[in-house]
Amino acid sequence: MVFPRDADIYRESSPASYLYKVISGTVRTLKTISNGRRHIRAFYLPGDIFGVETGQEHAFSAEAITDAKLLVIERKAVLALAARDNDIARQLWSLTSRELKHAQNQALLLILSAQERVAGFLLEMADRAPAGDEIELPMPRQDIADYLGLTIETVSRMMTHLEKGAAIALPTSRRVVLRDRSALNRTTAESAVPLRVTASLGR
Amino acid sequence: MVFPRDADIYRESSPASYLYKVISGTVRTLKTISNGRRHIRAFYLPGDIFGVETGQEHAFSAEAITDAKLLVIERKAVLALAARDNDIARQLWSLTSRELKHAQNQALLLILSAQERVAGFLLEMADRAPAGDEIELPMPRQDIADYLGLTIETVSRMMTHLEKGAAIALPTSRRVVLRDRSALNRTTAESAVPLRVTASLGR
DNA sequence: CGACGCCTTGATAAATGTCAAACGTCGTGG
DNA sequence: CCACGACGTTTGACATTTATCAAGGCGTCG
Repeated sequence: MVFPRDADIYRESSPASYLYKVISGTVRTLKTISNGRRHIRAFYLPGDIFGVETGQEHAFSAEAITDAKLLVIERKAVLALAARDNDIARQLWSLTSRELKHAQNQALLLILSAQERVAGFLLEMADRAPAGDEIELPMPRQDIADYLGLTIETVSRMMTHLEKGAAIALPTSRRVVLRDRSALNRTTAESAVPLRVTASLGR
Repeated sequence: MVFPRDADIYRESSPASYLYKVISGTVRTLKTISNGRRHIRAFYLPGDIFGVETGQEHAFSAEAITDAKLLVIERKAVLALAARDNDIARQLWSLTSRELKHAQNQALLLILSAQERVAGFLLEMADRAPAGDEIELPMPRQDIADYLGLTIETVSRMMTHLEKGAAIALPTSRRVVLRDRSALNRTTAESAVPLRVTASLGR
């Protein structure tokens, strides 16, 4: 199935009838909070599977960030298969485990400082992207902000900040080159002091 | 097995050899970040099972918050059972699903304001506690702070604030009575404005 | 009674959000 | 082909929230 940019794939609390595999494009899953705030749970890139739920209903919505081609499988059929085939069952379990790992990692990011969150996000995207140190961000800043629990302005400032600190380069706003992974890792793990110093010296 | 207050049950990146069920007491699972910061992932109360991992090693540590009596089961034995018995396998999957739901909920809490996080935490604890509207918090403020990604002072202030807004009562620092669940829910979902107004009028 | 641990409160600093404006890029129409 | 407009992004000034540092209160256990 093909979804155009910004199209709904499914909505929060609709019945979870299908599993989806991304063939091309990017998908976001999210929850909408009362005041129009959004919480983005995850981004799915080509090869990723999403739509695995803990209950009968979707706990969040899914939307296409770019035009996306998806492989759609009936959930019921997969569950029926799993009931007979242990191996399928184990694969389903492993999908849930992957989601769990991701959710735990997101929670970990969310207790860090703004700069640490952005650095962590870039490292995460780099690990998933094909090329080594150059990544193409398929999502707008607003999506990154809602994923990290920050505002779009703060995300933008931290990007600039990391660039000034020589940890990354930004050929365009959507393209990021990791220039110094250890600096990013340091940023993620420790306090922001080291990069700060570099940045202010560079001014 | 019995663990005294503050004892280690297992450490981060040790082999995950056992599953644990809480008989009595409370357990916390956590990760230590570089600067001595802690990230608490979850609290386990009597009846809860923990130690289910996504890999071969524990991704975080477990510690007894109070003296705790635990039922310990060899992981290998359970996995062997699961390989033959579909029902056991499904129960393991469902444990992972529960962890997933919890991690997603924690991530959701972490993007909210300090007051919303504390209100959400109290509602979560109330749902899990036996009695209806009165809860006994088994953990110190520091643990709540590390769970919510806040400082101990901010947690304390928000408690006081909720008390002044008549959403809760605090007979002692560890005992919380939910006086107005809808106010807490409103706090969690919407902006903090309504309670603010009440609180400042009450001064 | 005194000491200790935990919690609360206050004053101030730092980080992040908000509001506003400018910038750049890209696609469209003249 | 160039100009314009729309959109996403960056930057700046300022407001608000939360952290930090410091002190005081409270309860518990010796």
